[in-house]
Amino acid sequence: MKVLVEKGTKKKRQTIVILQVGSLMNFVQGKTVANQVDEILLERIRDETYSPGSRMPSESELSDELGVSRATVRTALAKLAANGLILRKQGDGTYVNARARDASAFLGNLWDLVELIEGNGFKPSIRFLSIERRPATEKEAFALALEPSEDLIALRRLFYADQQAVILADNVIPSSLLREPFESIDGSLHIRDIFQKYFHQKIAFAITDIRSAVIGEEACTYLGGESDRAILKLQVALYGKNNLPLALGTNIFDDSVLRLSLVQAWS
Amino acid sequence: MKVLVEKGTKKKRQTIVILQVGSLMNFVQGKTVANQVDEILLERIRDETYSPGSRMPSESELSDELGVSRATVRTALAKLAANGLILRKQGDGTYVNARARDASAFLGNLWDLVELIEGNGFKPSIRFLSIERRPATEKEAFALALEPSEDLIALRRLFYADQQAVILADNVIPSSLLREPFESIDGSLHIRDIFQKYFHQKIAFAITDIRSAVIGEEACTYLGGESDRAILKLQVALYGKNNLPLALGTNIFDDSVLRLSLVQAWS
DNA sequence: CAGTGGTCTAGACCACCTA
DNA sequence: AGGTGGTCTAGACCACTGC
Repeated sequence: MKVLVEKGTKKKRQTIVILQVGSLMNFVQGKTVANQVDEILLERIRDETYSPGSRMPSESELSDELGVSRATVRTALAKLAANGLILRKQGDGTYVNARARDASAFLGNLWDLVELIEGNGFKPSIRFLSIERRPATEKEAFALALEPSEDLIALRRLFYADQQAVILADNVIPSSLLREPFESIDGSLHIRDIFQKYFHQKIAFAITDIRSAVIGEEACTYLGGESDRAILKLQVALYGKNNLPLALGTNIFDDSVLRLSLVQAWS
Repeated sequence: MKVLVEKGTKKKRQTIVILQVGSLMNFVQGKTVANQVDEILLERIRDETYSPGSRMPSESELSDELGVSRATVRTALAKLAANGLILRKQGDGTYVNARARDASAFLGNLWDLVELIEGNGFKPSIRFLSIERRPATEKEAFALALEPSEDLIALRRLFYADQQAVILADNVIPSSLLREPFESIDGSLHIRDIFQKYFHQKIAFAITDIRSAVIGEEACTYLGGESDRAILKLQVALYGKNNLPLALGTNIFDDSVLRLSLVQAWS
């Protein structure tokens, strides 16, 4: 019935940018137009096409140049602003935040240890320490909405920043969720991929508790250093789309090496 | 030239809701339509009009009922989803997240101690301990982009959750930003109001470093408890719209009383 | 007063789920 | 097949800023 939006008659298409027309891009790239715009702008900020502290082109200019609607430009800009990378001033303009680099972690990605390590400028790697099946403790059963002493898969892993051990991560997952042979599990994968591959589940949201603690002897054998020093303990609960508890995690985080820093911005 | 959008002919206006027409509401309420929708939905979730775990009305139904466009409904829903209060499933529907209450802090509000205490279900109050002027240390001068040993205003305050002392907060602000008499400063106000009232500045963004530490003797005299226990240290830098550093803060956070928990959700 | 970001509308098409 | 959320467009009006 309805025809696809007519495009291609823009004047100023002055960049290398290639955006697909209409909603076709969902097929071609698997990326939304807004995300493509976001990436383009992010790159321009990083390579200082838009230099730190300077004023960026206006929304209308960007929408003309990139051949997308202003609304689309705005969703991309909103994401950048939420992460503190740009500052927007009504009646004035949009400015590149020169302090963007000061932050290691963006809004609430506390559960994604790989991203956290990357955000600190290190190369992350994961060492798979152990995996076992054991009955759930009472607390675990409650938090995971299981019957008492139902079977769990307990995974222990060590995260490295470059060559240095920085996070000791313990995870427990209900055995009942497993969809592939127990023996096939590769514990050195990203937690998101582990859930995808062996449990056929997607992580929908996470609740992270941040606590301080003394490191203790056991964790110290992995992370080194003084056995009475204070560390951060990130206690994570992961949930699936259907609100099903997927896993619990306890991450011992050595904040003498890694910074945990967050940006918050307001509109 | 153009006429205000015609409204008022909706059929299903079945609720108590009163929304202003067009953009007039900006004058009347100081709230955007999207925020009003957000508040309405939030209230319905809290009072269990939409009960935990149940499916909410579709976007179209809400937009019909409330008399706003679907886009507006979507921005409100997006905010709720980002805070983990609802779960959205394409091709299915929007569900109330029964685990919403498990979180005390929402995305990155780490700098707002009053909100943090409220999020834990306590009544917050602020006790003003001391205020003084002193030259900046080298580190402080650097972080605040000042000349070495320029004058600072140093503020020390103690935050209570109900009757219990939970956070010791030290803040330093460049004296040069002060716009009102030094003597008039009321240190028991919310930090946002202090900036508004005495410095004529608005906080645009914050960068928070989360570290663990041993509490030490001094803080212990305020917060009580064992003097060798681990606590959280939130180091905050506040910036204004023009990217000007406004203040530094060091918040000693007793996590044996207060939880610091964050929700993260994905679309 | 012109230009910028902020908000809202109305309508279109898509991908996905459930039945 | 029908409905739901996900994305995008085009156009309008507002509030604020700086000249």
